[in-house]
Amino acid sequence: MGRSAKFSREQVQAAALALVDEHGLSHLSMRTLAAALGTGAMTIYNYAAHREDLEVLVVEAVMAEAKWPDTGKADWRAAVHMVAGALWRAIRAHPHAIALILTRRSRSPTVIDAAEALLEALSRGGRSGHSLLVAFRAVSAFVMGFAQAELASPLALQAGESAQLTINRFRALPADRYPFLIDIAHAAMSSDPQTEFRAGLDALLAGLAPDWGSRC
Amino acid sequence: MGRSAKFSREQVQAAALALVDEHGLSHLSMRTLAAALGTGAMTIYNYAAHREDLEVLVVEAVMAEAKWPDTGKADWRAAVHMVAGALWRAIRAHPHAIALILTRRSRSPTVIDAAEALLEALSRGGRSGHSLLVAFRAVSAFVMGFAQAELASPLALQAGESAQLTINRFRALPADRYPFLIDIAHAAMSSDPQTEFRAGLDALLAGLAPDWGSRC
DNA sequence: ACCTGAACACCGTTCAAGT
DNA sequence: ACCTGAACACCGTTCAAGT
Repeated sequence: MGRSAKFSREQVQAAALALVDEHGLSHLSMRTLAAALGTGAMTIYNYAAHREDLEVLVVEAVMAEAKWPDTGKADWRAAVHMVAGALWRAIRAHPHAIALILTRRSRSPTVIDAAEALLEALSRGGRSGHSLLVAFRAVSAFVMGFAQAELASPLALQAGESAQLTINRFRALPADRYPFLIDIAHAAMSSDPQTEFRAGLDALLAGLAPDWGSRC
Repeated sequence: MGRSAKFSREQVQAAALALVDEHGLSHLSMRTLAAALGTGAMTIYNYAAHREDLEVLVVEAVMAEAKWPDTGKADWRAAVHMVAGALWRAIRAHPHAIALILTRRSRSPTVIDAAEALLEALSRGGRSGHSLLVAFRAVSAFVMGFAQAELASPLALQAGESAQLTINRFRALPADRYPFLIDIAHAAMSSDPQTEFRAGLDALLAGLAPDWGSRC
C-alpha cells in the first residue's frame, strides 16, 4: 500500500482491465496480473491488499471511461439520458467485467460523481427527499439491470452463440406454453440494444415525470 | 451426469444454497459441497461437470422459490407487480447468491416461466412485438438492477456496516460537491426497499402504459 | 521503505482404480 | 454404471529475507 514507485495505480488498473477484456474474469489473478506487468506475484500486494481489491481496480478502470457532456441547460429528461447513457456505454464496452461492476461499483469515484449528476438532473423537476430517492433508485436499477440483461437474460446470446441459434433455442420451446417468449424472440432479432435502452429509459422517465398528473 | 443414485439433484441444490447462504459465495467449492454432503469431492462431478455448473445449481435453487399467484383477472399492472414482486423477493432472500443470479439466471426454468408470465401480463394492454420486447426488457432490468442495487449501489450498506455508518460516510463527502447524494442519504434512512421497489415499478408501468397518450 | 521467492493451505480437474 | 483417492497445475496469502 502507500506510495509505490514501481508502477502507477493507473498502470496496474490498465493491465488488470486488459487481462479481463482479453481473457475473461477467470484469468485475473494476483499471479497473472504480476506476470502481465513483468514482476513477481507479491509485488501486486503493494497495489491491492486482497484478491477483492484486484476487482475494484478493474471496476474503477471501466467506470473512469464514462464521460458525459455538461448537462447545463438541457431538459431534465435529456440530462438523465446523457449521464445514464454514458454509464451504460462504458459498462457494456467491457462485457467480461460486467459482473464485477454490478458487484463492486459502490466505491468508485466516477460512480459517485455519476450518481450526483443523475440526481441533479432528476431534481430539476422539483423532486427532492424520498421522491428523488425513488427516482434515483429506479433509474440506477434500470441502467445496471439493462447492462446485465444483455448478457444474462433468457433472451441473451449465450457464449459463442449466434443470433440465429438463440432464436432456434426459443422456437424449440413448446409454442402453446411460451407464446409470448417466442413472439419477442422474433422481435429481438430485428431490434438493437441501443434502441431498447432509449425506449425503456424514456418510458421510465415518462412515468417519473413530475408533471404527469398535471397533463391530464 | 446422467441418473445418479446417491443424491437427488434437489439435495445437492439445497446443500449448495445452504452453503452459500451461511458462508458466502467464496466458500462454495467442489470440495466444500462434497464435505457438506458427507462424500468425496469427485462425487460432485456426477451433478455438476464444472465449477460453473455448481453456480447454476444455486441459481436454480433460489429461483425455484419464486412463486406468484394466478394473475387470472387482475389488472395488467397488478399482474406485473405479482410476478416481478415474487422474483424480487426470492432473489433478495439470498443476498450472498445475488451475483450468481444476475450472471447465470438465463437457463433456470423458473426464470423462463416468470418471463412468460411477465410477458402475458404486459401484453394485456395490447402490446406485442417490439413494444412488448421493450416493456419486458425494462421491467426485467428494473427488477434485477433493483435487487443488485440493494447490495452494491453507492447508497448500499457495506459489509457489516450499520445504517448510521452509511449516512456518516455520506456526511463526510464535501457538501458543496455532493448536495443531492447527501440529501437522499438522509431520505434513505427513513425509507425501506419494499416501498421504493413498489414506487419505482409503479412509475415504470405508468410510463409504459399503453393508454398514457390517450389520458391527455 | 519497498520488493520478492519459498512455502502453505487451498482450488478445479484428470486419471486410473475401485465397486 | 457409478463412485472415489491420488496427483497435477493452479490459486491467495504469510513469512522471512533481501535491497
